[in-house]
Amino acid sequence: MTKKENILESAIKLFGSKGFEGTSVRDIAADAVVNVALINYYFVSKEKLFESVVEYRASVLKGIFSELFNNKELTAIEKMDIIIDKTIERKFSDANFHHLLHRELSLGSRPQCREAISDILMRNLIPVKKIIKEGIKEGVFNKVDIELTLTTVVGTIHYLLTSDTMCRKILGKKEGFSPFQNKHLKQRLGEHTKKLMRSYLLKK
Amino acid sequence: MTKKENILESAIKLFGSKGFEGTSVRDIAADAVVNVALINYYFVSKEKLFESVVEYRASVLKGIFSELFNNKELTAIEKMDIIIDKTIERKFSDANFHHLLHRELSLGSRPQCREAISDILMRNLIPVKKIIKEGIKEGVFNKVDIELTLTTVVGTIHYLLTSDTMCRKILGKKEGFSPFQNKHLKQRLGEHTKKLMRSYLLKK
DNA sequence: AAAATTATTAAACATTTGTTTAGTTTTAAA
DNA sequence: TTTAAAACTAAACAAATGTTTAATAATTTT
Repeated sequence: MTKKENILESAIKLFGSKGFEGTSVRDIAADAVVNVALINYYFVSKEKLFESVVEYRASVLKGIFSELFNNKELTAIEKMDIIIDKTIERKFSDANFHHLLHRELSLGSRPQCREAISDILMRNLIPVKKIIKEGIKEGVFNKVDIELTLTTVVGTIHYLLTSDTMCRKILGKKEGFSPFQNKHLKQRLGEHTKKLMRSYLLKK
Repeated sequence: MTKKENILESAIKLFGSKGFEGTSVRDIAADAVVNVALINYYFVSKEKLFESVVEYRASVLKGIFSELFNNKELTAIEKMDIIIDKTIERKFSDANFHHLLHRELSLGSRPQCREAISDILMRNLIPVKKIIKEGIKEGVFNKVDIELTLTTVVGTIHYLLTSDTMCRKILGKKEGFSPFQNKHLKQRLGEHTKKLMRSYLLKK
């Protein structure tokens, strides 16, 4: 890893856990084991570093569902299952970055950054929207509120993983329970969400 | 309103929209039109002010569902309807404060504050949990995953209202659309969530 | 090998930060 | 009306902030 990449990784880690304003460039420099001035040398400013961080990681999140939409061998509900599994997988493996995105989204500052982030998140929601719409058109899905149904899917997954503390309290677990490392929770969340969607989308 | 209350109101407003670290005590003093030193005079420190803010508003959020649980005249699903309506009502009328709570929850800093916040949020979730559990015991609800079902309810509502920008994008609305002022959206969200819960909870 | 470009650094910069001090004004009690 | 407490203030404090400078080291190009 180059020093530039070290800075980006440390920035994700710290912005994710302490927030943008809660993280100083010196914190990042210390974590990445580089000189403070190097951050401005490579990224111009703290704010531009943040944008670079989002861009850097956003490419990984890019279009994992777009190919799914064109797949003709899977039924609509099977596609939903895959979407749910992948969404959960992504949240569990990259929780810090998702916290960062949603926290920034809920802030009134840096509007152009909010715009960029919501675009990134929407890239994954648009194919889901299309899949539900297609399911309805084909007659296999009920005529649900499409936009709010996808909100339910991603909202359920997101809310449970807002924080370790909250997750533990919701589930009634002890201090030692670590949601993000817990495979059983991942499966439980998947089962719930899939069952919920089958019950709501599929005609009886 | 006393100056002390002015400070609290300005603090909620600014902490809510710009975050804890993103708001300076001078910002708050300016907004409340008081001298900066008065904040430390009344609240000792910025951090204690934050705790006071949470405490101050938390009392309003207190136990609106606890009496509902003991109500014998309503069916389980009617109780769910009320919970959904009240949850939506609360989020719409006090979005800023909810942003503040959830943002702080997703941060790694101030663990004792996270603990307090998750306790506040749980106060409203525990009766919901009990209501679902009772519905199952009575045989009118399916044997669902109780904890994750309540996560779905609150997660759906919460996710849609993460930010104006994101909400507009999800719903495919134009720039002028203001989610938090929109009565129609409130009703639409209520209808969706209630239908979803009926479909998932009630036996066919 | 010399020159030129890129990477890296320590130190200093001006602001902004939360907080304190020491004093003044206002209010309430005696 | 004097006294004591509470409310309020301007100014100063040290520490931390993001950023720049000016110099040096390393690498690449010629």
